[in-house]
This record gives sequence, C-alpha cells and structure tokens, in this order.
Amino acid sequence: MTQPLLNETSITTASDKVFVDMRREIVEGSIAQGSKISEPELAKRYGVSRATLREALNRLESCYLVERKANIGCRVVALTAERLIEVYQVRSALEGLACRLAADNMEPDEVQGLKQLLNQHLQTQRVKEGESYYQEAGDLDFHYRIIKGSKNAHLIHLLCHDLYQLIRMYRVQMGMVGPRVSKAFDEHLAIINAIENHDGELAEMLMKRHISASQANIQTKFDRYQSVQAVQNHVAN
Amino acid sequence: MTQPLLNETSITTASDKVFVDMRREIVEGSIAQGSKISEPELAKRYGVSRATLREALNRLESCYLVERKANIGCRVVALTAERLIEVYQVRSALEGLACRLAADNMEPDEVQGLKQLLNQHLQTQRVKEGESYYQEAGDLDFHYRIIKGSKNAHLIHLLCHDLYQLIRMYRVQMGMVGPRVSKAFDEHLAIINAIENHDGELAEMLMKRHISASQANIQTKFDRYQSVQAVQNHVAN
DNA sequence: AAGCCATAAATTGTCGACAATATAAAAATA
DNA sequence: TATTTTTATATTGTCGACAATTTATGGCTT
Repeated sequence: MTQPLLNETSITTASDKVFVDMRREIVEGSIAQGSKISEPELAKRYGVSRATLREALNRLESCYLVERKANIGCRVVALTAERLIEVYQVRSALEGLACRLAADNMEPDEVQGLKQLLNQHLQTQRVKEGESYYQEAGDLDFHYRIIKGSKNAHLIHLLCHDLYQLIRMYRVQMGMVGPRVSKAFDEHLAIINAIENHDGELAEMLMKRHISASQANIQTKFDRYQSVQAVQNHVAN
Repeated sequence: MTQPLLNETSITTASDKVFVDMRREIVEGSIAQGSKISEPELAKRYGVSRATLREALNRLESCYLVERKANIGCRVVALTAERLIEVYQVRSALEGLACRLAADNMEPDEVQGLKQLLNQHLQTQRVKEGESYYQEAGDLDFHYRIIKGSKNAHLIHLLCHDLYQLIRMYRVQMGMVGPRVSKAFDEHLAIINAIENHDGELAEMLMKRHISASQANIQTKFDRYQSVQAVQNHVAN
C-alpha cells in the first residue's frame, strides 16, 4: 500500500482496477512520462477490452496524468519545469485556503490526531534518518488531514482526487528524499499551532511558505535531473 | 452562441457534440438539477450509442456537472447552498491567484483590450439598463481574459474548463440580473488599474472581494429561491 | 535526391449485444 | 398488516466488430 489514504473509492469495477494500476505506473514512471498510449496494446496488457481501458483513460485525464486529443490519442503528461511551477502555484493557493478553513473547522480531536501524527514521525527512527518512503507518506498524510479538516468537499475533491497524483508524480520521479525532512517538521509544527489557535490567516501563510519551500526543493532536483538528461542526450547523439 | 468564449475545443467527434449539448441543457436547467440520468433514454434522445453518451458523461463529471457512482448511475449535480459556498471559496482563491499573476504577466496590449472591453460595455445602452445576457457575457469575458492573462495553463484549464460551467449554472438558474451591474463595473475598473500598475497583491485582493460580493449576491437570490421552493412543496403536499 | 501524391496499415471513434449488478414487484412468512 | 425473501425487470459495465480518421509506406514527378 503505497498510497493508502488517497484510495477513498473502493475498487469495484474492472476499469477502477485498470485506473488505479495505470495511475500507479504513471506516477512511478513505469509508464514513461510523455509516452504515447496505445489503446490496443494497453488493453491487451491489462486483459480488458478497449472500452474498459478508455474509461480508465478518461479518469486519468481528469486527474491530469494523461492528455487526450480527438482522433489522435492519449499521451502521458510530460514533467516540465513550467508545469511544475504552474501546478505548485495552484497547489499553494488551494492548500493555503484549505489550511485557513481548517483553522476554523477542524475538530479538537482532529487537531490532537494531527499532533500525535507529528510526534509519531518525530520519534520514528526512520524519519530521523531521512528515509524516503516514510517521509513521503508522512508528509502526504499531514497535508491530507488538513485538507480534510477544511470540510470543503469541493476543495477536498480538487486536491485529493484531481491534483495530488500529479504532485506525487513529480516528487516520486524526482526522487524526493532527505535534507528537507527536519525543516519540514518544524514547518508542520508551526502550522499545527496556528490551526490550534484558530489563526486562519497565519495558518494559510505558513502553509503557502511550506509549499513554496517544497517547490524550491523539487525545482533544484529538477534542474539537476534535466542537466543529466541533457548530458545523456548529448552522449546518445 | 451563449458561451462563445468557453468553447475553446472545436467540436469534432460525436461525443463532443453530446457533451456540449448536455452541458448547455444542464447549465440552463433543461435537464433538472439533481435528476437521475438514464443512459438508454439519453442515448436515444441524442441519437447516439451508449458508449458515446458515456464518453460525454465522463467529461461532464470532470467539470462537476454530474456525479457518478459505480453500478448505480449518473445524477445531475444538486445546487445546494453549501456547495455554492464551497465552490466560491475555491473560485476566490483561484481567481485571486490568476489576477495576481495577470498583474505580472499580461501584455500591455492585453490590458488595453481589457480597458476597451470595459468602456465598450459602459457605453452599451443595454448594460446600463441592466439587461441580463450582456451583463453575464461581459462579466464572463472580463474574468476569462484575466484568467488567460495569468499565463498559467493549469490554472486556466482548472477555471475555464473545469469550474466555470458549474458557476454559470448557479448564476443562470438563480436568474442573475441587474442591480449589481454598476457596482461590478466599478470593481472591474479598480482591478484593471491594479493590473496595469503591476500591483499583483492589490489586484488579488480586489478580485477576491469582487468575487465575494458576487457570492453574497447569488446567495441572496438562492435563499429567496429556496423559500419559493419550500412554499411550492408545501402547496403541493 | 527531395518533395508531393496515392495507397496501405494502424489507431481511434462508434455501435449493438451480452453479462453483472441494482432496483422494482410479487410472493411468502411472522 | 408489516416485514422479509424471492422473483422479475431495468440499468450499468464490458465486450468484440465495424466505420472514420490518422499515420506510415511506396511510387511518382520535378
């Protein structure tokens, strides 16, 4: 279970399964970014009909993981620097809002749960060592709970259902690990305090900063990643 | 052409046409809010197969006009007061962002065009008389141009493709007309000035206020609408 | 040899039919 | 009569095949 919290919808139908499987493969890079998707090929690979596969593709499109053009086909989204900036600008605005609303709408026990989560991760040795998986999961969980705490169903859907997998895709494929862990914890703590004090304005500001810092961190990785790519291309030619 | 500016995608395929048609009918209320959608019935009505209709339904779902449940079916979204608040909270955050970005990224000629648009509408007699259609179209056009001016493709998609039809649906079905027209123009003017001065912070704030005022206006209509509904229900029983 | 046009192959869009699930109606039980 | 169980109906999910469009191939002209 790599992303237990984001699978709110139980998998009942066949296209559900294909959707979830493809989503994971795209986010993790098994299906390469920017690559064209052949309906017949993928349908055969997942052992379903084209109709079922297309249903899954539609849903992947609505969470921005593939792009579709009429009569031409489907392509996995390309991870560009421009798009990273664009998505994080949107994320910052939306999660800022979520955090402000959470300061008003979170129940005391939810806030307590959030504090416990933070302590839990602080005390976990693995986090101190900056291990990637737990950091990722913990961070996601933290953000996820605050978003839910906004009690705004539309916002929750927008962030958790539509946008988060794309963000995850950047994080996973850029290999986000390490040095920001401790800093992120301090930032998380400050955000929780603001929420607990029902200071929505401060909570919003802190969350926006937190996300900006995260963006800057990814951007660095991305630039490195791109120069590696450039070198590889140069060697290949 | 009720919404010439929001049909960025040319209608090539059959499901495109069904999507656009159904979207209009849902927004205008010909297909009632909250009503269940029967695939066989609608497919027959539009003269297409169920597969084609389902393609359209998927796209309607991704712009929040219908809701789908596995093995149960599709329902037109219900216009509740809660959802109105939720959607406008999101809209405010996103268009606020768009406006801030526009202050940095709009070209001088785009700003000029925006000013001309405003003058044009001020001088149009119909607007002064508070006629509904032009007010709606003009307001939409204004917001649309600023969003585009942000130059953030993801944000543009989110607002113009995913969210705007739902907002329009509230406005249309609440019968938004009249008294806010002149006030809205002053607000629009102030926003343009802020953008022209590259004052993103102010532009964002003004846009958020403008949208809040719009929300309050709709909310009033909505409360009235709901009490009418309640009386009707009471009489019917 | 380069570019253009016609043809062939492959891919996407659309259809009608069948299977699985959910809803409605009828029968049975308490 | 009210409630549960069973049966029947209707709706959604899935499939394979055909039509329309795009892309690739091969031949022709300059």
